[in-house]
Amino acid sequence: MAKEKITPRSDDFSQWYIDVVLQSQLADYAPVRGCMVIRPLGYALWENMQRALDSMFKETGHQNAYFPLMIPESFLKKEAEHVEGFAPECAVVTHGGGKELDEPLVLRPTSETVIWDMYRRWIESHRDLPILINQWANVVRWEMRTRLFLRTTEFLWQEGHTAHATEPEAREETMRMLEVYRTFAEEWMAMPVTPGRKTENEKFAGALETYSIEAMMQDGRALQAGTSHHLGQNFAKAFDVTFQDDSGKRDYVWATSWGVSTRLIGGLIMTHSDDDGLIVPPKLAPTHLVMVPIWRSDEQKSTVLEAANRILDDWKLKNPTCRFHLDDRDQFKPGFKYNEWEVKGACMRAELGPKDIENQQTVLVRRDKREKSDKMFVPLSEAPTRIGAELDAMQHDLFAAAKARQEERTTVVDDYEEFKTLLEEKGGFFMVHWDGDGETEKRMQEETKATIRCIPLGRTPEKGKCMITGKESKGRVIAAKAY
RNA sequence: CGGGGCGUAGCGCAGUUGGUAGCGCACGUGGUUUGGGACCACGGGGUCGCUGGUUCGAGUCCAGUCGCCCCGACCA
Repeated sequence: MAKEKITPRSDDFSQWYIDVVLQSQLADYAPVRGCMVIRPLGYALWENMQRALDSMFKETGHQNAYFPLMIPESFLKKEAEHVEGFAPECAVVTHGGGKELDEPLVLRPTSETVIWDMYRRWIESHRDLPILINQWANVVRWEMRTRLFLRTTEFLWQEGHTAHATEPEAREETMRMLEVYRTFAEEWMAMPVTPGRKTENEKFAGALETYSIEAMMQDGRALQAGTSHHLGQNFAKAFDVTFQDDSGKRDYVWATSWGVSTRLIGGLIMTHSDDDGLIVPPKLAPTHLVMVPIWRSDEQKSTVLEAANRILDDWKLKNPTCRFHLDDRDQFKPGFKYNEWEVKGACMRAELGPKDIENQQTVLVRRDKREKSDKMFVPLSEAPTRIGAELDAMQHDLFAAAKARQEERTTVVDDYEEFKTLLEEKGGFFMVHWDGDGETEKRMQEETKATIRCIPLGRTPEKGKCMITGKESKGRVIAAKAY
């Protein structure tokens, strides 16, 4: 009998989330304020995300580059809204080489400013445009409150920064990348999202317009999972980046920026995982199938391990994209291994013991099926195809389940009092009429703690009255409590 | 920055009215085990967050200080 189980608790969602992260060994608290250590399992997940996103960026014509970590403080001050938005959360380097610096260096909270300082030197003519660059980097934001993956002082992300000759081109790019994020979230992470435009209050500091994809976690709170900004000519003007068009006329360059971060890992956990630990969609899972061999005697051990290796070699040959692992550790019993791999989010488990070898079969178990009786006795000859099929099904099922939860917790509401009640009792997304006034939005936030997550793209126009002020509204927006 | 909580072995914790530190897990060795979190025996491991004070004596009492976690206001 085990005395202490490594199982997340279910009573409190925040505590459950922390337990899943720590116990699955995705990450750990670091001895640095608000920072975390991403452990190998967490990083493997991030690498899989990176790989998928990076190939999507390449397909849309982007290239990777790298810009410096430290930015002269004066750069940030060049764009008024930008400095106002980011100044409070900047970490600043004041000394170097044992001396006080003439000008402090800011640890980048985002890279628009250094990048646009460089773009000024790179852009002369319309022939230099567009510039489509992405960088994988770490950034630092000194937030008051931190939370593993969702908001750490330092985090990893990807930031795209593009320069265009015309406004429509920049707008098109903004929407294209938002769609890339939507595709990635839904098809890879199996996390349903709602793409939409941010309100003036919520938009990026220095942007003309901000778009985001909004996801819903299992506790009914919203998570901003990715953003794409139409920066207009704000940064070009601040950094004096102009080009000559084909008629010889000079104009400021149009810009976009877009990014997703390791926050996605937090979103992934809060979307799919359960009280037994991590659940990861197969397209991103570091381990697809772990084989747990079972033996009693030393004689059985050698027979079973020999068979396990042979069978896995066969499976690898027939499922070359599948990530297999053989857990042949001697010091743990099978039951312990089952639990451990469930906590760590391996998509499937194959049990192989003497009886199975005798019967030329294996026992397959899918991580996302909670029923303990969900054991599949599969003939070895059929196993490779079955594994592939189950992984495909799991990817599909996870999305369907998350989608169902999201729809079940999306409520159309017209009355403010009803909204307040349901917000507390049910949570989730609320489709509400809003008069478009920032003051009304602030009032709602103060009174209910909910914010307008986005104005959904392609919403059906619907005349209505603002839930709070009763003024005219052209359509519904999404309101929710957010992380 | 407000509210709450916690700092004692790698981790999780106990430690009574002050008397010189303990439990579980983990770890090491040996053995028995292995189809849902094994068991037995022996063993290693601590400047009790830090500083000062009270006292014959402080993990325990007092003052200060540092750090961390959770909940809010800000944010990817």
